[in-house]
Order: sequence, then C-alpha cells, then structure tokens
Amino acid sequence: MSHTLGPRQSQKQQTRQSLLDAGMRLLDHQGLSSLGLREVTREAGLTPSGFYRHFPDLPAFGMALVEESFGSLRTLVRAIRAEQAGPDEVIDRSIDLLARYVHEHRANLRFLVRERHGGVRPVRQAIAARIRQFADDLADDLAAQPESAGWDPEDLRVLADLYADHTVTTVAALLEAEGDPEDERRIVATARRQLRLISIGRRHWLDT
Amino acid sequence: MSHTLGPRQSQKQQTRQSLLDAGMRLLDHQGLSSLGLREVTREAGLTPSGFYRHFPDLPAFGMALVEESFGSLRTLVRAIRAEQAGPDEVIDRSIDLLARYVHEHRANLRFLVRERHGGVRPVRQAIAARIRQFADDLADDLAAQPESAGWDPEDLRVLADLYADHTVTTVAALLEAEGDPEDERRIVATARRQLRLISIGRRHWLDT
DNA sequence: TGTACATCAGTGAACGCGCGTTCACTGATGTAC
DNA sequence: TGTACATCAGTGAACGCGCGTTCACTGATGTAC
Repeated sequence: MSHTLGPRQSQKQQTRQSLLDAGMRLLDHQGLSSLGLREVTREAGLTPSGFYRHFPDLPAFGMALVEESFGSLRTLVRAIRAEQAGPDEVIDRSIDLLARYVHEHRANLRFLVRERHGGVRPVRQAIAARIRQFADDLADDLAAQPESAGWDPEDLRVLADLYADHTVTTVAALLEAEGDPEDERRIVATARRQLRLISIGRRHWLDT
Repeated sequence: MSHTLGPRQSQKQQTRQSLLDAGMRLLDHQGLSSLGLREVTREAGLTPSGFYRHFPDLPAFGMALVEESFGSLRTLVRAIRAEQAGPDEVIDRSIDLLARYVHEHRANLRFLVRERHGGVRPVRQAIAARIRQFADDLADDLAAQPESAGWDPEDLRVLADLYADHTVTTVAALLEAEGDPEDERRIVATARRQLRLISIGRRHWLDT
C-alpha cells in the first residue's frame, strides 16, 4: 500500500533537508566539531528547539551529514570502478570524471576530506570504513583484469590501496584549488602522469 | 654580550612552553578550531588571564603550535631526503625512519595531518607551503641522481609530488593505527611495496 | 653590600554573550464517525 | 460531507553554564645608587 506523503510528512522532510543543507553550507568554512546547533538552525531559518523534532542531538546530526555526503558519492565510485586501471585513455577519462565530480559535489567532498582526519572519532571511522570498502572493490576489479594474471592477491590489494589513496589525495588537491582553472589543470595533469607511472610499475611488477 | 636568562625570563619561557605542551596534549583528541583558551590554561595550570602575558589571542596561539610542530619535523625531512628514492634497502630504511618518527612525534604529526585540511585557513596554508617545500627539495634530490638522466624536469617534479603525497598518506595511516603493532606492520609492508612499484615505474618511464 | 623604586608574570573577580537543552504552548494537519 | 478530537512540527521564553576578555591587584625579580 503505497501512498504519497501528506502535507505534514513532506513538510517535515523538507525542513530536515534544509537543516542538512544549512549544515553543509556552514561546513565549507569550518570543522564539524565547531559547528553549533543554534548556528545551524539560524542558517536554516528554524527555531533552536525545532532542531529536536528532527535529530536527537548534535552528534547524530553530524553522522547524518556523513550519510548524506556518502550518498552523493556512490555514483562517483561506481563510475570510477567502471573505468579504473586500464590503458592511458581510461586514465584520462577517470581523472576527468573526478574533476567534474569535485565541481558538482564540492561541499560533500570537502566535508569528507576535512573530517577524514578531523576531531570526531565515529565520523572518522565511518569515513575510513567507506574508503576501505572502495579499495576492496577496486582490488576485486583489478583481479578480474587480464593484466593481473600471476599476481599475488596481496600485491593486488596493495595496488588498489595505492589507487584509492591517490584518488583521495587528488580530490583533496582539487578542492584546495578552489575552482581556479589554472590550478586544476596542473593538478589534473600531475595526477594523470602519476597514474601512468603507477601503471608502468604495474606492467613490470612481475619482471624481476 | 651573551648572558643567561634571569629567573624571571626563564620562568616566563617555561610557562609559555607549558601552554604549548598543554595545547598539543588537548589536540590529540580534538581539532584546533574547537580548542578553548580556558581549556588550555586549565590544562597548563594557569589562570585564564595569564594567557595574555604570552600570546595576543587564540589564533596566534594556533600559529605558534604550527611553528612548534614543524620545528620537530625538520630532522625527519632532512633524514628522508638523505635516503629517499634509491634501491630497495633504501626504501626499507626510509619507511622504518618514518615509523620511528611517528612514535616519537605522534602529537605533532597528528596535529599537522588533522589541520592540513582543517577549518583554519592560515594554518592550512602554512602546512601546505611546508609540504610543497618538501616536494621541491625532493625534486632537486631526484634530479641529482644518475637514474634521472634524460628525464623531463616536470616529470621529476610529478614524481617528487607522488613521493611526498605517499609519505603524508603513510604518516596518516600510521597515526590511525594508534600504536597497534599489528596494524603498523601491515601499513609499513604496504608502503614498502607501493614505493617499490613506483620505483619500478620510474625505471621504465623512458622505455616507451 | 644595602636600600628604595620599577617592572611585570601571574591572580582573581567581573563583564556580557551565545551556547545546548527543557518545557508548556499553538495551530495546522490527520483521523474516526 | 461535516464535526469533534488527536497528533505533532514548529514556537518562544527560560535555565544554567562556560566562554574570551578586561582590569586593578600582588609580590617576587630586576635595577640604580
């Protein structure tokens, strides 16, 4: 029995979303651990006490922001996994994809990069777990490729970690560029060459 | 005309240092932007108002912590530069060095890794500048090596960036291990293999 | 060396302020008949 | 369809609290003679 939400429910959901949006907006300029409840409700146009109709407390709000940010990342991860680790043109396409995503989901990515080593432990752990999952998936993808014939599974995992860390580092660098096209081009070009160097290393890994 | 500091001066310096130490202790569990003046003076055993005999305000205290942390890093950077980017045993020694430094300067490194993408812009910029300087120096070192004959200087700079970013990533991973020997061994082994893969890529870079 | 005055690191009280959280409330939406 | 009661998202006042900063002070250290 599906039915559309009544005006009450849908209005509530909208308010909840406006709180999350306000939080993300404020987190562009500050860390999660210095984000205040009154600050968020002020930005969202809600009474401080109204906050408690949507979240039990401030830490829960922080975790909701993590969920929200990862949600927006799912398609990026899927797209990268579909492309990663082939010949040069695939590298080029992956990096372009990354650069485009940084433009479209700047706030979410900045939040994740910042809080990855931030002051709130549960948030840090949640982010680490997702990145580990990404590397695990990448290792599976690599194992399925013909270039990986004869590879020790552990070595493949090490390679996947290197790709994953490199991706995170590149995202962080692109964010730091603050949209400056010159900086972005330089970062993209650097990332490309680094991936190329890694794939050369991969090609000759079993030579010795 | 050199003369030892009188009791007043030396006591003042000692108090200043105890404020910095207290700050570093507190920053193990939280971000700079949520660090409070009263919190710091309480931890240091000083009156809140006494703080102003040593720092004009809280942001200045934050920058002093950056200075302090980089000071402890200088010898690490020098040691890594002396070793970096040769045959396998040199890779091994560099990584061991890194792991040792993480143990000895945990608080300083955690602070830098955390605030590298943290909420305080001047701090972020100061840290980025130092890492860039590290990569610049590394590029110079690489250029002086015989393996770099025939290399485009830009490619060398890209390689140096890869080494620098990899170093930072490894430090962050070691910090996350929280001293657990099992985790640390795994991280060190992974970092070693990744550096080896990169050096293989470097060896065959000019082949194509 | 002894004395009289200056310096200044650290104290403790006071300030105004914004914080997170609680509570009784209001009034639009939902439900039962 | 109309009516009477229940629900509950959002309000606004109030609370106790710790914050950063100021200020006049104290008493040990420094200096001049």
